[in-house]
Order: sequence, then structure tokens, then C-alpha cells
Amino acid sequence: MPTTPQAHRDRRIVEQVTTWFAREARDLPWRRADCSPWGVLVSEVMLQQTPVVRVEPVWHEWMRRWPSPADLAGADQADAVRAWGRLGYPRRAKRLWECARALVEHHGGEVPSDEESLLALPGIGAYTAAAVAAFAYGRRSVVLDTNVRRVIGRAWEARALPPLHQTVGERERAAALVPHDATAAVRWAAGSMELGALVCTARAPRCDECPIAADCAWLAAGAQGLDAAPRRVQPWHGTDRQVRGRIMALLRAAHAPVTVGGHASLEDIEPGQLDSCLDSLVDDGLVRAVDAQRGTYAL
DNA sequence: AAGCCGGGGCC
DNA sequence: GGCCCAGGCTT
Repeated sequence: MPTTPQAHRDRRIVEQVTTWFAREARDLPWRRADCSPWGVLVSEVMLQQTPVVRVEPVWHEWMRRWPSPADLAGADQADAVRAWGRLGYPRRAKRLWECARALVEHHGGEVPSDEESLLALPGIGAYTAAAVAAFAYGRRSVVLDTNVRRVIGRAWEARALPPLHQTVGERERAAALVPHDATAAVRWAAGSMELGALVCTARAPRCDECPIAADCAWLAAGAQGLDAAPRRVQPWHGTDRQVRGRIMALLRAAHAPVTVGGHASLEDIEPGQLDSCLDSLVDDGLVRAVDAQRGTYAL
């Protein structure tokens, strides 16, 4: 391996982050030594687009009710979706339930340790497959989530925020930074994610507390560009996303089929939008029509 | 590559 | 009120 000044700097940064992580890591339940690979997998799916503080109580409840893939596979999909609560993106709950069934069907009820097998499971994409391989099995992998992208973008590319979509260049950069030793690789993965979550945050980075401030290209350039950076805007009020969420909230709370059309809590929604959202939920397999004549629905 | 998919809390 | 968050799937 060439020992260019750049490679030396890369290793120094990785080591600083790892040392910082050993000191500052949050004590999260899915990080504990006694947490099963299944517990890690469930946490990773829940953490897709949902912050830690909201995931923690739901994760505990899931682990209590369904401590193994076989337990969830034997449950009703509706119970899984109901137990998902308000974490958002309820299709994740359905996919997790489908994932549990696939684990029983194809993997003897165990979580596989190789990324290729993990990638084939419902709801498991590139990030989650790499994360489970690393955090559940101590495997070397390229864990590239929104936090790591931001840390790399700032420290190496002097960008305030990473590109909207992951690029090939980013992926190559991230892969090149992963230490060859598996244990070191896992620590770098966890540490770089934690640094992005706690210090190198999107809006208000705490550069005065950053262990790699001295090596950060963005900070050296003046830490500019946060205000001007164009970001993706997710509309919410009045959108299908909100209407779907309200329908799901209604059905989660009900334990008998509900006449959704004309329901008091949904009166302000246009009938056309209500119908199309209901249809899309049925198409997604999250909601079932119990009685087409009466217009009743359930999870 | 782009669009779609929740929801809560913080600034 | 804007913005962000341990992404994945479909087209």
C-alpha cells in the first residue's frame, strides 16, 4: 500500500474518529454485546429515516413481543403494522414482517451474515445490508448512510452537504477509507455515523467539539455554504402522504373494520383523494377491504 | 435518475 | 414554518 501524504491523512482521520467514538458512543440497546443479530436488523430498519429517540421505545416493544424472526413470522401482519405505531413509512413494518418470514423460509430462522444474502431480503438495501453485516457480525463493509456521507463530504471534499443522490465517486471514496482489519472497519463505520449524528450535524455542526476539526477541508475553507445549500423539500400538509398517514392512524386504533368514507375524523379530506389514498394503501398491502359494499377496511 | 413513501421535534 | 432524520422500492 502506498504511503502517500493523503493516505497518511486518511488513516489519521479514521483513527481520530475511532478514538472519539470509544469515548463518546451513546449506550444504545442494539449496540450492547447481548443484542442478537435480529435485534440489530430490526433497529436498522426502524432507523431508516426515523431518529433514535423515537425508535428506542418501539424497538424494545418489538423485541419483547418478537425476540426472534420466527416469533414475528408467526404473528399477524396487522399486529406488526399496529406495533409500528407512528414511526412513519409503515411499509417498513410490512417488509420487516415479510423479512422475518423469509428468514424462516430460507435461512433457518437466522439472520445471514453476508451482504449478498441480506440484500435479497425485503426492506434491506445497500446501507442496511452493510450495517447488519458490520454491527451484528463484525464484518468489514462499506457503511454509507446520510451521516457518513456528510462527514466525508465535509472532511474530504469541503462540501457543506453531500449531493442529493449518492454518487459513484462518493462510494469509491468511502470504500477506500474502510480499514482492512474488520474490527477497525466496524469501529470506523459506527464512529463516523455517530460523529455525523452528534457533532457533524446537518444544520448546526459543533466543529469546536469535533475530533477531526484540524483535518477538515470544509472547516479549513471557512465552513461556508450551509445557508445557500439547496435542499430537498418534502411537502406535507394536505398531501397524499398525510392522508395515508391519517387513514393508517385510524385503522391502527381500531380493532374492528372501519367505514373509512365519511368517517368523522376524515371529513375534511376530499372524497377523491381519500379514495385514491385508500386504494394505494390496499395496493401496498397495508390495508384490506373487508366489505366492499359497506366500504369497511382494516389492517 | 427521479418520484414516492410518515411523522415528530427542533430552530 | 422550514428543515432534518442509521433508506428502500418502483418506474
